[in-house]
Amino acid sequence: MPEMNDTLLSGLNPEQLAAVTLPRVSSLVLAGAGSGKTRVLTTRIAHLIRSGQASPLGVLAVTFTNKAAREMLVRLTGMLPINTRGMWVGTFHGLCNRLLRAHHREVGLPSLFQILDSQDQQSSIKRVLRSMNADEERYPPRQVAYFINSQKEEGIRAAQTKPWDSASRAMVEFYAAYEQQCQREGVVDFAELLLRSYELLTADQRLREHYQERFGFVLVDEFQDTNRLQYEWLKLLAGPSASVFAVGDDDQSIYAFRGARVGNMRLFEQEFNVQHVIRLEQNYRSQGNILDAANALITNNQGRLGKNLWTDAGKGEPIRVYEADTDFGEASFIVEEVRTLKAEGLALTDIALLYRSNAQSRVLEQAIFNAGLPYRVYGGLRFFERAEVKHALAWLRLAAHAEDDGAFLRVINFPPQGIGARSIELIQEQAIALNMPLSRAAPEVKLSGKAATGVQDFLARIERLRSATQTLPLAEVIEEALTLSGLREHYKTEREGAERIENLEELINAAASFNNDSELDDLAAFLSHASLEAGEREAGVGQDALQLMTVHSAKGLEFSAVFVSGLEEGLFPHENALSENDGLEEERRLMYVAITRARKRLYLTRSASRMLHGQVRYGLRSRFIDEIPEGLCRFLGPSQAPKEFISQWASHRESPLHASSSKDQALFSRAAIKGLPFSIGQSVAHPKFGPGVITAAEGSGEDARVQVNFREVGSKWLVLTYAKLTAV
DNA sequence: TACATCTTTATTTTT
DNA sequence: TAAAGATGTA
Repeated sequence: MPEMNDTLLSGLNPEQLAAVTLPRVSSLVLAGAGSGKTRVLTTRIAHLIRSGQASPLGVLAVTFTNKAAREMLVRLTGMLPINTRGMWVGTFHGLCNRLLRAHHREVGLPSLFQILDSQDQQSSIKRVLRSMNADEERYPPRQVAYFINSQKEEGIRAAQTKPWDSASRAMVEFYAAYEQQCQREGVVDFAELLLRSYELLTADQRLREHYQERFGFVLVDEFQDTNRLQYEWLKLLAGPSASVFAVGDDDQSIYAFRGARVGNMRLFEQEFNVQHVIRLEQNYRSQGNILDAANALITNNQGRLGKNLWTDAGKGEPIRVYEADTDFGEASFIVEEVRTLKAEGLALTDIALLYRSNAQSRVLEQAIFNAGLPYRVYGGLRFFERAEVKHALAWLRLAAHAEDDGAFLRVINFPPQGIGARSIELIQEQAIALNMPLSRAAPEVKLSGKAATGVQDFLARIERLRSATQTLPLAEVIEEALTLSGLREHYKTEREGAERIENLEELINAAASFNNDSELDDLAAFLSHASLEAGEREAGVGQDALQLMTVHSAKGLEFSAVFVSGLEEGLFPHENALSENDGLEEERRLMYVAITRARKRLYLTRSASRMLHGQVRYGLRSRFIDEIPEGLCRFLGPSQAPKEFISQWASHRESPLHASSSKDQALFSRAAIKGLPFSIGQSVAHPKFGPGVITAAEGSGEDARVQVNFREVGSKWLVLTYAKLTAV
C-alpha cells in the first residue's frame, strides 16, 4: 500500500504534494497556467480515496466544461481501480440536472423536463414578447435574455426584482411571463438548472443535510470563473464541515462578461476560513522568455492575488514581434513562418493562430488557404446546435414531452406542410383559451382543408413516434424520427442537403454509442446530453491542420508555437472593453492567457491598417506589446522600412488572391489627403489627447476636419485649423 | 410559402 | 464586408 501511494504521489513538486495531501480543511490553490492543475485535482481525489479519508461517493468534483469533467474521470480511472459510475464528478449544470431529475417532484418539474440551450431560450423569450405585444425594437430578445440570465445568476426571481425605471419594469414583466411560460411547458434554461437546485437545497433542510453529510470533500476547478449563484450553490452543498478545495487562477479570469466573479476567490478565502493559500508557480509548459513576458504583462493589473510563474526549462527563444502595414501583410508573414516551422518538422496541429474576435479569422484563412496549408477554425456551430439536428431533436422532445411548445413550433411546419402562420396562430389562441399545450390544443382547432389535414397528419406522426419510444432502442427511435418527420426526404432535395443528411446520420451514430450512466431512460438522458453538451469543437482528427481560434477558446490548451495576431488598440484590447468596469484588466488577462499557451515559440503580430466592417481602420500598436520588456523581444517587419514612403493602397485589396507574393509585403498603409499636410494612417500627437492615428478626413481649407483615433480617449473629429496636431 | 430586397449591425461565450 | 433579420412581392 505505501509503495502504491508512492507511485500516486511521486513526481509531484513540493507545492503540488502539499495541495494533494492537505487534510480535511478548505483551501485555495492558485494554479498558474501550465502548473499541473488537473493533475493536482485528480491526484488529490485519488489520494483521498486510497487513504480511506473519503469514499468515492463522498466526493463532489465540479468543473465548467464537460471536457474537463471527462478528463478528470479518465485520469481517475487510470489512478485507481474503482468504478467512477455514481461519483459526483461533472459540470455545475450536469450535476444540477442530476439533482433536479432525482427530485423533480419537490421542485415542481415534470419527470421529463427539457433543457433549453441558449438558442431555445432566445426563441422562447421571443414568443413571450410576441404574446405580450412588446416592442421588440425597444426590448430586443437578446437583451431580455441577458437581463433574465443576469438576474437568475444573482439568485433573483422575477418577483424579487425591483425595477428602477420604466425599461427595467418592462424587463421584470417579461421575466415573470417567461418564468410562467417555462413552468407551463416544463422546460428549464441553463441558469434555471442552478437556481432551481439552489432553491431546492435552501428550502428542504433534510435534503440539504443529506447531501452535506454525504459530500465531505468538494473540489472545484476554474474557481475564478464561478458566478454568484454557483458560489452560493457550492456553499450550500458543502455545508459547514466539508473540505472545499478550490483551484483557480485569478490571472486567467476572462469570463467576467458572462457573470464570472474573480472576487469569489477572495470571498472564499474569508468565508471558508482558508488558512494557507497554496501557489503552484512552477510552469511545465513554456520557456523562460515567454513566462517572463507573461509575468511582466500581468503585473500591470491591480489587486491580483499574486503569483509569479517560473520554469527550469531555460530562457528559450526570443518573442518575435512583427508589425505589418496591412492585415494581409500580417497574414502573409504568418503563412511564411508557419511554412518554415512545418519544414523544420513541427506538426501543424502544434501551431496555433489566435485572435481576439472571430471576424479576424477571414483574412488569415484566405492567406492560409491560398498557401495550400490545411487548417481548422474552431468556434463555428457545434453539432447539437445545427438546425437539422435541432429539428430532429424537437421531434424527439415532442414525443417524450408533449408540453414542449418550443419544439412544437419548430417542427409543426418544417419540412413545409402547408400549415401557415395563420393556422399556427389559431392553434396558439386555442391553447391559451383551453390552457393547454399546443400539441393538445391543436386537434381542437377547426382549420380549412390543407392546413387541417396537415395538422392532423403531423399529430398522428408525433403519436407514432411516441409509441416507437416505448418499444424501440434509442438509435432506432431516431431513425424513425428522421423518416416520420420527413427531414431526411426534405434534405435530399435541398442544395446543401447532403451535409445535413450526414449530420442526421451522425445523430443516429451518436445515439447508438451513447452510454447512459444515469437513472433516466435512454431518450430522456440523451436529450439532456444534447442540451448540456453541444458537442465537440475539436478539429478533425487525423488531419494535420493549423489551429485557428479566439484567445477565449484557446484557454486550457497549449502549442509549441503560437501566433497572437491583431495586436492593435481597439481590437486587442477591444475598444468596447475600455468603457467597461475593469474591462482593460480583463483584456490584459486575456493577453496573459494567449501568451501562456506557447511552449517554445511565441509570435506577436499586428498591422497598421486593417479592413474592418467594410472600411479600412488604422490602429495603434497594442499597449500589450509595449508592456512586454523589449529585451525579451526580437522585432521583425516592414515597419522598419522608411516611413516616408507614401502611396495609394487601393489596388492590393482588389486582388488578394495574389497578395502572398513578396511584393505585397511592401505595401503601405498611408494615403495622402488632398491638399492637406497630413495623410490617413499617419501617427500624430495632440497636446491634450496624446498620441493617435488619423483614420479619416473630410472638407478642405479652413473647414478641413480629420478623425483621429487616440490611444487614451478613443476616436475624435478635430478641425485642423484649431487642433494643434503634430506629426510624430 | 418562397423568394427577393432592404436594413441593420458588427467582442469574447465553458453550460 | 457580409450575415442575419425584417419586410415586400409573386
